[in-house]
Amino acid sequence: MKRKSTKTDYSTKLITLNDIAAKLGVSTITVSKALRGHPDISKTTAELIKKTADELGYSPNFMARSLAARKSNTIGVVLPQIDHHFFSSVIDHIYNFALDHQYHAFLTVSHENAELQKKQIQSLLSMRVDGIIISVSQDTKDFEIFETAKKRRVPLVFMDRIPDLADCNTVAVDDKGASYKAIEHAINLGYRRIAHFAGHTNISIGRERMLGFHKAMKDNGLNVNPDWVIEGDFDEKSGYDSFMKLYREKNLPDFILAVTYPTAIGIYTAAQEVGLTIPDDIDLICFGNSEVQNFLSPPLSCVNQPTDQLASKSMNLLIDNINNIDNFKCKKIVIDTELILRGTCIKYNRS
Amino acid sequence: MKRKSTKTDYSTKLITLNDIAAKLGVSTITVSKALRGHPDISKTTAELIKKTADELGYSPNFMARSLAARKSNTIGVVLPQIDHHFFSSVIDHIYNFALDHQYHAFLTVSHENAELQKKQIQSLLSMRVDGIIISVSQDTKDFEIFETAKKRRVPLVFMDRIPDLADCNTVAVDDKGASYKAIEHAINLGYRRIAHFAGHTNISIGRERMLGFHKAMKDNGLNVNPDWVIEGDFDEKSGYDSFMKLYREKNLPDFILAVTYPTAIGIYTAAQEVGLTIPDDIDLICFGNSEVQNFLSPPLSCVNQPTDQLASKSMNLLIDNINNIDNFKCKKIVIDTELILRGTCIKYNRS
DNA sequence: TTGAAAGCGCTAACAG
DNA sequence: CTGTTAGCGCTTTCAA
Repeated sequence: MKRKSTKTDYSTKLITLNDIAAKLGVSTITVSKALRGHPDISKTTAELIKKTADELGYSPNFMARSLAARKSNTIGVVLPQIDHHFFSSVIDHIYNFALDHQYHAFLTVSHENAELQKKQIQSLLSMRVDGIIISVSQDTKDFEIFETAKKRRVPLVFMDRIPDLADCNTVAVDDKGASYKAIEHAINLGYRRIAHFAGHTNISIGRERMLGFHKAMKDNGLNVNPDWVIEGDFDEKSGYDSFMKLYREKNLPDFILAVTYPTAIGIYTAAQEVGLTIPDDIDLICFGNSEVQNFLSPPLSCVNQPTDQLASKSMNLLIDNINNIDNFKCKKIVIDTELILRGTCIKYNRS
Repeated sequence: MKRKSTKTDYSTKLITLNDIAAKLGVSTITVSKALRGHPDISKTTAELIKKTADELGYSPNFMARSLAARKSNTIGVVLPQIDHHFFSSVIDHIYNFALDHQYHAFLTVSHENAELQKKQIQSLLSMRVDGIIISVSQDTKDFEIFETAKKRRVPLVFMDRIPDLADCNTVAVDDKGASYKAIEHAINLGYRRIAHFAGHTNISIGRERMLGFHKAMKDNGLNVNPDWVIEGDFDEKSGYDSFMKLYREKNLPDFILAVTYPTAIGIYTAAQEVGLTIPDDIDLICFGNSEVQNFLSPPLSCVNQPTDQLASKSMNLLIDNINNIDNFKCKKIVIDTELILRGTCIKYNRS
């Protein structure tokens, strides 16, 4: 009586559990359990049911399943950009990880816009994602939405770009240490006149990289020339402009630590334009690894940020938190980096 | 009697339409309608309901909504890669478009693996996406899953990489014409010894680009040297290897049409390695535009593939099909391309 | 081992 | 303008 019993048209109709159940003369629940491999059901029945489901072209309704189970097995990912090697590589690894762990991942791109980011998080909450991995947009100032998620018992993991927020899960590269390592390496090669083309220091990575730079200089008894520390965006133009500024002022350093790979590209271009050779006239290293660096001339050395680890550790942490939602203690995971040396930052250019 | 009437705990509980309705002493439907801006509801009631919903921190349950409405307002996107400028740029535009049109977009990356691609499409069907945009993986041979989607009344749009399938929606760049245009330009500059470092011709873009190359040569009375037409992957290594092969054979052409931007990068690297100068010793142009090309030396000219148009036209077509599911006539949309000339392919290198 | 009852949160269709 | 009825397709108790 309750079940709709119009005649069944298998041609275009979507097959449901009921259809299978009806055809086999068993109950919906039996089918549901069989298809999910629930131990309740006998081998033979289960086999039969699976076979029939296949034949009928059954495809479980994710919406209905999530609604009933009160779990979507979906995580949300919020990134500031996607058309950028670092982030596209991270999301790639997240997808892979999710696939291996029967999760879906729903990606959202905030375009460095906190307003949009907020809407997207709301959207993800509406979709009842089980948790969220987020790399915050540059201009994030209001943390309320993060609190909201927490209140709704949707765990968050902040990845790479971390807001100043107590009591949250974070996974990030040891940016400060990496900066330190790179500068120390340069100093060991013999460089003294060292610059840092930095990013904005109001976001964690910019700040940390800056701190590591200063510490390495200080620890090695070198003074920082303030003209040589230039804050900018994280892009090509910024690297180009900073270089040109110093060139015009006839105040070029011997070595530059570039805050990102695009910044370094900008430096390459500028150097080429004014007829200076890398690494002989001016040497550099940057943050962030990408295939293309091998094909620059000379191949660009860098501080590797292992995107695979960022992805997998974030996912593990998040899933861990999802599965222990009640008394979970936040974790801060720091990932070690290493230098990848290619054609720059391998010898002293004044020897 | 039907409604659960345990006492309400607003602290962590997720607010539902019922909670709002109960609090206000109206029915669930009234709230539902009010929140969706349905014209049925009076201004005053609607205002009150919206206000209350806000106060309670109501967030609509997307799953329940989709289930009941039998429409998810979500489209699926299947791409072969994401860590690649072309695709990340396309998806970026798709996200933007979706946002502007109250759609969600669910991205899936097949990693050029047809098996995985099939699973992902099944997954998307399970999620009851309203339609799918797909750029097929290189090794796609079995089209059955596409038929399945169609049978389930989930419209498909094939973008950029098109399978040999009758009666389907497609959106693609005019690859053949673009090839033709590029070669013709080179010929007009004065080049005669022209090579094509091609991709696999079993996928549409590889094939079309190859066809355009041959046609342009023929139309201009030039013979194609078979040694100079090399099929390979679409990546750096392929460009590098092809170049080196010809170099070793002392059989280098004057001009190369590279099937992708990474292929061109491989050529740059190889040329540099053997001490040949671009564009003076050997000149080239490639398919695909990317910011980085401005920063190569010399800046690399290309055939632009407008990712924004690919995205928006695909979305428009798909949404159009979704809204007219019953008697929709498939469309084939071709997007015109133009050359972006920078530091290569702008003068004859033997003059 | 199987199934009946109940409901996840929401909406379409109709009635008042 | 508002509400009633009836589900969307599935799963979790709990009873048989």
